[in-house]
Amino acid sequence: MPRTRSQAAPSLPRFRQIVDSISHDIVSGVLPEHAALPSERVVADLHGVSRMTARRALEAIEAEGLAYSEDRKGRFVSPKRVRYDISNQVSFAARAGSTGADLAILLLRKHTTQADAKLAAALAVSVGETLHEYTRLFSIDSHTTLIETEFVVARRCPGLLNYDLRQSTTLLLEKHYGILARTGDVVIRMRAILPDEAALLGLPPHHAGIELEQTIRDEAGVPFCFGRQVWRGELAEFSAQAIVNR
Amino acid sequence: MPRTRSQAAPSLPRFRQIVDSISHDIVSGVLPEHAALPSERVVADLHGVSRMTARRALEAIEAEGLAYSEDRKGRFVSPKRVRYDISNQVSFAARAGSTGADLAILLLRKHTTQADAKLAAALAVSVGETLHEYTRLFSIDSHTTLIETEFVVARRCPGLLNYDLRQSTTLLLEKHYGILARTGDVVIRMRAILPDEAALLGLPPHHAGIELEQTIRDEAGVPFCFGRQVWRGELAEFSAQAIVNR
DNA sequence: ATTCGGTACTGGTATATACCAGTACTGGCA
DNA sequence: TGCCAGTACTGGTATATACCAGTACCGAAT
Repeated sequence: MPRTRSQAAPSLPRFRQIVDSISHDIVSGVLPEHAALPSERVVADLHGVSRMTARRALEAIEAEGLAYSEDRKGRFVSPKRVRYDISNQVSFAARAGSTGADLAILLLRKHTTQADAKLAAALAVSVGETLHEYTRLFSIDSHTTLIETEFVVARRCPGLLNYDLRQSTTLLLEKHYGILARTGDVVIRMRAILPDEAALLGLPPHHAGIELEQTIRDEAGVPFCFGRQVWRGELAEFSAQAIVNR
Repeated sequence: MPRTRSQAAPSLPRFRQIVDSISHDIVSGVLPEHAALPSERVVADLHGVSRMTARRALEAIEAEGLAYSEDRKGRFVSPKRVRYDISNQVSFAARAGSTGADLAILLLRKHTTQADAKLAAALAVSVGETLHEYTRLFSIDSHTTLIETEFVVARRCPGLLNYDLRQSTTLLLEKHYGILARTGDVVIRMRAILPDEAALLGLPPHHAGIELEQTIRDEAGVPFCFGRQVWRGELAEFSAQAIVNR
């Protein structure tokens, strides 16, 4: 009988056992939100495995969304997920202020540009149409959570970029230009966080995240805004109300 | 000439360069859908790195959704994403048949059970209420794509489990019990694929995927079905029509 | 023709080691 | 007081190696 793995542990890999052990501490609350997980070297010593194996375990916990890492600082327990209601997209920034969630918006870039083929199609304008483009970084409870880039048809809101963009632009468009968001087409997909996005979100690259694209239309059904959000996938969930059209 | 990182590549990690190289072959179409990627050992030789480094690169490509792996068979180029319209949830199985997409449904489990607290809340019934439960595996174009478990209030559809469940149960409920799906509450989140789910989906464990939970209500707004789907995240995207209620 | 076993592949797990590059703190010097 | 160097941490990258466990295929024996 070679290599008796014996009775107790029939096969479960070592690193899996470590994952289970630490996961248990997280879900049971022994390790509260944002608490530091033991480091790779500590886990290795504690469980008598090599650092690479400890690392595999910690990476798995990360991949499962139970923890996040900060480069060369450590790994920490993920906070509860934020729920983003895509049926109520408009008021995301607006509502956050009222619900007491600590939302901070950082403006990364703003400029006017011209619609390429994809944007032109989404916004039902000609290629080359002038658009306002701005990219913002959203932090919830002082944790960077998503990057959003929006493209707005400039013709309908001249001077938009002169306003303070660290607020709900939907409200801005309503207040100053009388444009009311009425319907939206939303697409959600899982994809990898690109290196530059990862840097902004404070993540190691090659991690999976959520991409959310939305086209926002006014009361006449005319699209005026196309946005793309990249979320840290473990920090959010998305809810929608579906009405079956038969 | 020893290990010249030289001018061109100032710092970009080796495995990152390999990722870029292979990614390029995928997006440019040199490697078509479902084509086999070079194996870990081949990549290692080709790029003159150790197998572990080659592995890191291939895992990164996988994490980015460009490829999927099959245990001990190899890694393969991911096919185009399937779009799942959550506003049209009902007809998923029904529509697939008509759109020519090759959809296969495998029944994994079926039994009647009792509502726990969470299910009772979702379905607006008492704890202990009898429910029909069944789990099905969906394959699209002969690739396992999602696992779905649904809970249906048994009182409203006695004998449901006796029908062939390898079809749209929404249509089944409509035809035999007169229950019409009218609205649904949907939640989408990214989370890790659990080991047993991974086995069913033919994936290595600890990978991120998409969980979609939905409560389906009839014309009176009464919930009758709660479902949970676990998707291979790189194979799907989810679309919704949002109507802003102000 | 079918079965069975070998073999050459695949990825999965695991060790031990090394160095790099940031972070966070501490203690001393100006 | 304020800066700065040192140090002890953290994770990130990378090598070399070993063995395990499935898969796929081919060829020989039945």
